[in-house]
Amino acid sequence: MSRSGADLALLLLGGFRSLVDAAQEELGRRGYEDVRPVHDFAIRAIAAGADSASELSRRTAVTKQAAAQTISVLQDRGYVVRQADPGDARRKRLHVTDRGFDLLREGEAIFDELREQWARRIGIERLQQLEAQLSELVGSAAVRVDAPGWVATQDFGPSAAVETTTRSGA
Amino acid sequence: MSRSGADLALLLLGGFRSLVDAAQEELGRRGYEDVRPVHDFAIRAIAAGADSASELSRRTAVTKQAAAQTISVLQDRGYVVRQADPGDARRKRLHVTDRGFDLLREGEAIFDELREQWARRIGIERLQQLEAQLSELVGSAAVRVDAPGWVATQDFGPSAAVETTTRSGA
DNA sequence: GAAGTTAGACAAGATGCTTGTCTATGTCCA
DNA sequence: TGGACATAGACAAGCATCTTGTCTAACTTC
Repeated sequence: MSRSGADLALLLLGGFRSLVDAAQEELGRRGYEDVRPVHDFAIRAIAAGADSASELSRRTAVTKQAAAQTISVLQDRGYVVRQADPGDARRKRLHVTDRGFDLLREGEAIFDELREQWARRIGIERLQQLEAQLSELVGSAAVRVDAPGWVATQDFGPSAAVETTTRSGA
Repeated sequence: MSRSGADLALLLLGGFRSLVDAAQEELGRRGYEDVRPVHDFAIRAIAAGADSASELSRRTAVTKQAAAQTISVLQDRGYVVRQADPGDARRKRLHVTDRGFDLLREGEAIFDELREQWARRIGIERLQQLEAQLSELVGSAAVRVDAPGWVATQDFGPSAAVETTTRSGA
C-alpha cells in the first residue's frame, strides 16, 4: 500500500486532519466552540512574543492585514486584548487574556491525549520513530509552533508574505 | 524533540505542506499554473467515476454547490468537459480532457519524484515504515484519493456535506 | 398520475486571505 | 534640525472556496 507519492501526501494530511478534527471537537465540548486551529496557533504566537500585528504577520507569514483581522477576531472573542504601547505611539501591544491561556492549556492537553491514543495503538517506540523521521524530513524550521498562516492558508495556495504594504517598487 | 501532541500534528502538516508546495511549484514550471491541489484531486475523482456534480459532491464530502463551482472552474480551464447525458436529461456527464489527464500524469510523476527524494534522505525502509505506521493510524478510509474537499476546506473547519439541498426538515 | 427524490442552478453570505492606498509615528543621517 | 525613508496600523475592495436557502426540471415509485 501507499507506494505513490500522492498517497504519502494524503497520509500525512489524513494524520493531521484526524488529530485536528478530534481536537477541535473536544475543545468544543470543553466550552471553546468558537476557535479554530488558526486561532490556537495565533494565540500561541502572541504569547510567545509576537505582541503586535506586524510582528504576528511576520512570524506567521501572512500579510499584516490578515494578521490584524485574526487579532480582531481573537479580541472580539476575548482571547487577547490590545493596549497602547507607551514607548511607541504607533504600536498596540497584544496581550493574551486568562481565557486565552486557558485555551492554550486545554489545547495542549487534548493534543497530548490524542498522541497517547496513537501511542497505544502502534506503540510508543514506533510513534517516536515516526516523529523522528518526519522531523528529519520536514526540518525544525517548518515546525515552528507560531505558524498559523502556514497552517491553513486559502486552500494551500502559495503563501505570500513579508511587508506587502510598502512594496510598490514597480 | 517533539514530545507534545501539538508538535506531532504540526509535523504531519509540515510534511504534507512541504510535499504539496513543492508539487504545486513544479507543476507551475511545467505549464500548469492555474491548478491547486483541490483541482488535481477533483479531476482524479472525476476520472475515477464521479462523473456528475452530485456524485462528485458525495465522494468529496462537500456540498453539491461547491462541487458544481469546482467543476465550472475546471471546465473554464480546459480540464473537464460537460456533456448531456443521453439517458437522464437532468444530468450532465463529466469527462476529463486530454489536458486533464496530462495534468494527472504530471502530478503523479512529481509526487513520486518527491517521495524518492525523501527516500534518499532517510532511506526507503524507514520511509516505508513511516507510511505503514501512518496508514495504520489513519486508516485507509481517510486516504481515499478522491477527497478534495477533505484536503482543504475553509481553514480546516468542520466538514459539512451530504445532500444539503433538500434538507429543510425543521 | 400524484408524491417523493434527485440533478443542477441561482443568489446570498461567511471566512480567510490578498492587493492597494493612506495616515501617523519613528529612525537615520547629512 | 529637517528631510528621506521605514514602520505600525487601518480602510476599502476583491478573490477563492465553501456554506445555506430556494427553485425548476426531470426521473422514480407505487
